[in-house]
Amino acid sequence: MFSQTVEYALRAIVHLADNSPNPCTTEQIAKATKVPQAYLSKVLQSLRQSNVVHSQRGIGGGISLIKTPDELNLLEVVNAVDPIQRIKSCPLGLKGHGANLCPLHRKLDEAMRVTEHAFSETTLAEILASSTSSYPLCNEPEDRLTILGEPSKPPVK
Amino acid sequence: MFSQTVEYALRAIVHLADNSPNPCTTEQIAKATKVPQAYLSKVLQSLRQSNVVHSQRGIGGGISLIKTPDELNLLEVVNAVDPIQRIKSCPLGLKGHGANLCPLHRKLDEAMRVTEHAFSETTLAEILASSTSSYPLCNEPEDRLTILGEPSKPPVK
DNA sequence: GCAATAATAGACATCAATATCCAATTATAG
DNA sequence: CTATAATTGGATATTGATGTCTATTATTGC
Repeated sequence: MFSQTVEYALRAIVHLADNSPNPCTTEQIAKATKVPQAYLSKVLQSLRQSNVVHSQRGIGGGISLIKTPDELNLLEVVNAVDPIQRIKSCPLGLKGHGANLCPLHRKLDEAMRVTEHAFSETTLAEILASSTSSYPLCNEPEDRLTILGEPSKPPVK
Repeated sequence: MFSQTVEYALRAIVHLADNSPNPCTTEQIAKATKVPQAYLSKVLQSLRQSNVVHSQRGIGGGISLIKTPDELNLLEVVNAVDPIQRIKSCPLGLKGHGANLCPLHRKLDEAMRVTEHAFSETTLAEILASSTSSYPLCNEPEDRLTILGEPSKPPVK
């Protein structure tokens, strides 16, 4: 129901939120989220063009969130890469309908409206704070520390 | 959020439900629903293979619903052509997660669950009976009679 | 049996999503 | 100023969704 691109974008944003406000390199995000790096860079470009993330070139650079995790919701991320297209007028182009949707398209649009609303009400902070036995993107709590600390590759400066 | 194929399948089924229990030819459905006829025939094949519709070749044949409109729900139609894929295990393949989804994927799956439920609770009869100013697939009430009666092409037999 | 009707099957075409690769550009550290 | 780190942009490949075309098969009426 959601595109691969949406899945990738959300994974990347979760990782960024987890490290917020520090930047992460595309390579690091790709590894942590298991997304093809070259494709991820395209997805991140979309997120940058939509002002969801900020990018900084050169040593010590990378991608970082523009908002804080508690100000950023899932809908902003989804709409940046693969917007939820609400049905605004009759898809058959029937003049008699116009903005007045028939029962079928009202049902379809309603499903999208509900999804849109659920996403808009969920912040990244909530995702990170959810108490569950699984931590986002990480296998074990130890993994999380490993990724966060990056012990095998200490941060420059 | 939903594929073109789902849209086409639902349009066709609404038209069939409207004429139920009489059969409709692919050509007639294509015209009434504004779906490319050759592609529609593929979509209808999927619906037949999933036992949503019955097909009959030859003169007087066509496509007809297997269930009555009040026994058929939207989910059966959607799943026949483009199944809603619920997230059953961690998309990253993290062993520590397994069937225990992380907060991100639980949110995504929850959105799909809600959509799935809404569709499973809506029958075709309800779609046809919904009181709204727009009738499904038709421009005006007159159009509906035109399509139903097919005055320009009286039914064989 | 023959002709007309209508679905079926398969091959083929087109387009957008997904994915990869590489050169160019920008920024930083020293 | 130079080497390095990192994003950016463009070209290209691959795949699946969408769409078209033609021949075949099944059914009915004559």
